[in-house]
Amino acid sequence: MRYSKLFGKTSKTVTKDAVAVSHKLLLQGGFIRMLSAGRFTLLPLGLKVSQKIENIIRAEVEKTGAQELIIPTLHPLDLWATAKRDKKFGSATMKVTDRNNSEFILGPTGEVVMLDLVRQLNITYKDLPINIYQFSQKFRDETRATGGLLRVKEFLMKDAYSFHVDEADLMVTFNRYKTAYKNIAKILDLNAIPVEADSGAIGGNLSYEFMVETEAGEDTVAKCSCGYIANTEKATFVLDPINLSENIKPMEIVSQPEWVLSMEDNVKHYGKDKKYFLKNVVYKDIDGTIIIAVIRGDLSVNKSKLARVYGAKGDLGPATDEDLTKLGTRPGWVHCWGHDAVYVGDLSLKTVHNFIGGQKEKDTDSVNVNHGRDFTCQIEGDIAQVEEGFICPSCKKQQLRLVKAIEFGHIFNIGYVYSDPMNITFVDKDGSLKKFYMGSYGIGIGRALATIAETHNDAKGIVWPASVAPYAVHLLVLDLQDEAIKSEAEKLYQHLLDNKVDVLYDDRLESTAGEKFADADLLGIPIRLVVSKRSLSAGGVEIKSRSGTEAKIIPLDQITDHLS
RNA sequence: CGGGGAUUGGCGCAAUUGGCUAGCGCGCACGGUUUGGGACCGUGAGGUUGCAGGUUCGAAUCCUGUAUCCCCGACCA
Repeated sequence: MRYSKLFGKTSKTVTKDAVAVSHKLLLQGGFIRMLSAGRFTLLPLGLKVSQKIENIIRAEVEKTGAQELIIPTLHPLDLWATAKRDKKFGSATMKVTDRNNSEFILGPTGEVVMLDLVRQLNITYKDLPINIYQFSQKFRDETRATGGLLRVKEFLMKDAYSFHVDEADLMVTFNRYKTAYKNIAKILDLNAIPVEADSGAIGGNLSYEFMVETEAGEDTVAKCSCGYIANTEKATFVLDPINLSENIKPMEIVSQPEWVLSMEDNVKHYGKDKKYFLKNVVYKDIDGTIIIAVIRGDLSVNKSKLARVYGAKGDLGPATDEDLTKLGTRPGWVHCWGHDAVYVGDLSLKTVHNFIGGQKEKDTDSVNVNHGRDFTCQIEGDIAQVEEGFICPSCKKQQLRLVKAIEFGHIFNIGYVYSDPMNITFVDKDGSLKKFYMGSYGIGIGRALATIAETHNDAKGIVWPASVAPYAVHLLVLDLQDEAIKSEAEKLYQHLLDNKVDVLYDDRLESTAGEKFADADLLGIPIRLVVSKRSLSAGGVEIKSRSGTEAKIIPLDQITDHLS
């Protein structure tokens, strides 16, 4: 490719809106352009990288036995309703209607349509397992797109789905994908660590996210030097008893000034640490159910963990003051018992005797409140947010560290989450109908691309791994006013093309040497060749790797030997 | 969706106690001098100041509304 003909230019300046390094560099290098928030054009250079990533993923995914196909982008809303997943994705789904006013959603993920497809093919146990995948554009109306390609509203995703007789059969495929994802990450030169995660809107009970540690990451994972690592949406920690040796005292209602509302107020009023207080946090499910999460005062509620323990039907939202009024209470006055709501208690309630709080009115409060005696919750489980320095649940000794990471891929053991409500079955050995046991596996291509750029760059630009670089070789020619040099460069370019070298040829007439070098560094192609007066008089062409500092001269007729 | 900020040629910015023909740099086009790390000189093109309405002799500047974008929090490949 001749640079002079390449559609898309580099630029020296970049919008101040670009904060992430990958966003800046991809814009500057002419890889991407933004159309609107979270919607990006891949320019020819960006598309080249994207396609290389796509082909790497395709090759590795095929090794799991998966077959590629493609389903439509628009999914009938009714079909999603049968899976009872239409509400799970909630406001992230984009809806469109056709001329008959039929409603469709722009596919945010493919489980429902894939399952419907499997139904049409009249599957029996002999056909299982089934392992199918596609590359397709996904639409998610994210509330906040950010970081350039790191989180967008429209993106190319490799999504794979597998169908099994049972969980044991799924695990075989699941583990193959785990291996495939590790291999993909390795080829892309990404240090992606499988991390236990929350399954979120996709559903299911076991899932692994492949996390790449970087400051630009939007996820936080808790890790321990013993090897334990988990998304904070899932991470647990050791809960030490606080004062269980203390005798349980009779509960009392005491008077308390009206201004004591928040945890800080309580600490100030009673002069005791936050951990001796009860904290109530009120949430609302999409069906309007009010959930009161009860937790030890020094801990916070993790919404994902709460949603899982409670079995939420959709996104949990914060309760409004209006909701509290309906319960007959107000902010700061919520009781640990007695309200018409579902109480979900954290395990930390069992670590303290004689809690302060639990009941609060205008000028009274309760003290010596004990879980089990004075109140219990309908549902109890681990809903606490892990914090930096908490003790690792695995080795039970060391402190957890919290680090930022990008979710590069995600594999889900989703079981019957979709096949159950949709009632989609196969004929088993004994002639009975059984529901499919499912898995699903996703990688966002654009995010992978941005993650590579985010982790492979220096002060001058991107340093692409050879596996995904838009071109293998960047050929620069200087001193173009000299016809002899020009013709040597043209000859070399043609020679490289003839030898099937994937080469970008900077043949620009007016550009200065500095400009060409700067652009080459910015674009980050692994090998740079320079043909110039200096190189020719030194006996050939100069070769330098993007990541190295040393350049050397190679005779022109030996160049292809150095490129293999 | 809550809180904060922004919107002026392709890009980065300036000009607001309301006042001249909206200015600068980059980039772009043309001519010339250059040619190993984003060179220089000259000439030139390019803007109904996000949009709609209002106040005023006069609006980029003030008021009202609205759209879009970014950042910080609650969500995901």
